Amino acid sequence: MQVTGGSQVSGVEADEGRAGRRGPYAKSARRREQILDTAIEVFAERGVDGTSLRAIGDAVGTTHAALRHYFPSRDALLVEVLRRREGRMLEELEDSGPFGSLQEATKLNATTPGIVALHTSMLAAAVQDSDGVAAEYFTERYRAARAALAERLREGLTDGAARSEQELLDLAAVLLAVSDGLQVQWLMDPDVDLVRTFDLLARLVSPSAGG
Amino acid sequence: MQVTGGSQVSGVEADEGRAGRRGPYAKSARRREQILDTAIEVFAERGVDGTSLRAIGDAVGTTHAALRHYFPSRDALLVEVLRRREGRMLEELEDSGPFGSLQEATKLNATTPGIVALHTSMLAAAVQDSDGVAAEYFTERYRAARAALAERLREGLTDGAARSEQELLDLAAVLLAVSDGLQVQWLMDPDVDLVRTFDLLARLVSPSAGG
DNA sequence: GTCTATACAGGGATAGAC
DNA sequence: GTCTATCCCTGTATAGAC
Repeated sequence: MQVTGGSQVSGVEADEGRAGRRGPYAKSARRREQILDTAIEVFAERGVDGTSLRAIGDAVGTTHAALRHYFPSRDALLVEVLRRREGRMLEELEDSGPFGSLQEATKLNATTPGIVALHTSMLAAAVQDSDGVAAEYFTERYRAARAALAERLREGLTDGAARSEQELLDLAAVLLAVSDGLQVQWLMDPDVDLVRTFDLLARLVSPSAGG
Repeated sequence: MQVTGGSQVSGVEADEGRAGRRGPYAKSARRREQILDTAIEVFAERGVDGTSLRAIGDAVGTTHAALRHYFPSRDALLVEVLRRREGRMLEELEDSGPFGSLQEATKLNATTPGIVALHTSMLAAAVQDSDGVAAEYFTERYRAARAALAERLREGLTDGAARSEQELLDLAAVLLAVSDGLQVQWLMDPDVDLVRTFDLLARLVSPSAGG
């Protein structure tokens, strides 16, 4: 899944913020953007495994060592791609209820398998090294996404059934898990239908009004 | 998640079957078993990333190249570890309804983060290379698991509500997705409670009797 | 500050000797 | 069938030129 509600400003995003300004960091920030854009292209063409620092460096027209002046590690660079993509996705998605937007986001991701591959790959990195950048990113993202989703569920589920704050959070965790999991299952087997299955889930949660 | 119902016999398992026999392949099969056992130990100690072919080779007392006479690739070896683990898990889990057993399996996995890491890592490999051994394994496993779970759901959900075969399959996909996803979220944030959340899900699916 | 050149340790895969 | 020696690739790190 690629939906979150938090809009934390990390050090990195603060750098990006300088891109529009004048001053000593403007050029650097622009270069950073260029590297990220190129990385996205490279790994859309050659897959996650094919996106080595050397491959990105070649595409940008520089060396792999130069990249490390902008990103401390390969994981940091790829996580930044993910973070960026997530931001863009948020803009495209307008509120249509918690289920609708999650469903849309899931569908959108599914049409770009490269992103799902990157997501899964970084998730694996996060699980393996709980201190790394990837773990930091996902931990924060899941937490923010659960909170935001729970909030929208509280507003969206107006069928009268009283739900505790804990239940809403748990439900949010379930929805995120389903979004992640279904994308992968769908990639492996097209018989898994994202829309249909999300609809089923929506009906389970809110028997009267789905959405 | 680590539950399936299918018990397909791959070429590899056929080899394992020879382990107990006499004949030219007996020694080879025993060696295979030894390698797998050692691999499990190594990666329990050193994590997925630390489990290189060289590390396994050292632990076994041979070279990394020698391992390739028993497994065509590192992924193939690790997938075999996963397959093995899954089989053992099936033995430990007795039928306690679809929700109960999934919940138990999920909890069991969560107590051994190494397996979850391996699972996630191989899943990433599967998504990145749809022709590789990992993809083959997960595709078949998900398919079998959905079918088996749907079957148990049909028997377990006796609340009178009529459910189509498609709905049962979709529900199974949801449960597997939740199992996978919650494990990861729990690793990232212990506030996510596997048992509590599964209970919530069980109540949603079957409002009267949770299974 | 930005970058090139280079070195390093480690990875998986492979060819060919026994 | 078994295993040694080797190949090419990876991410990371450092030194020093502009």
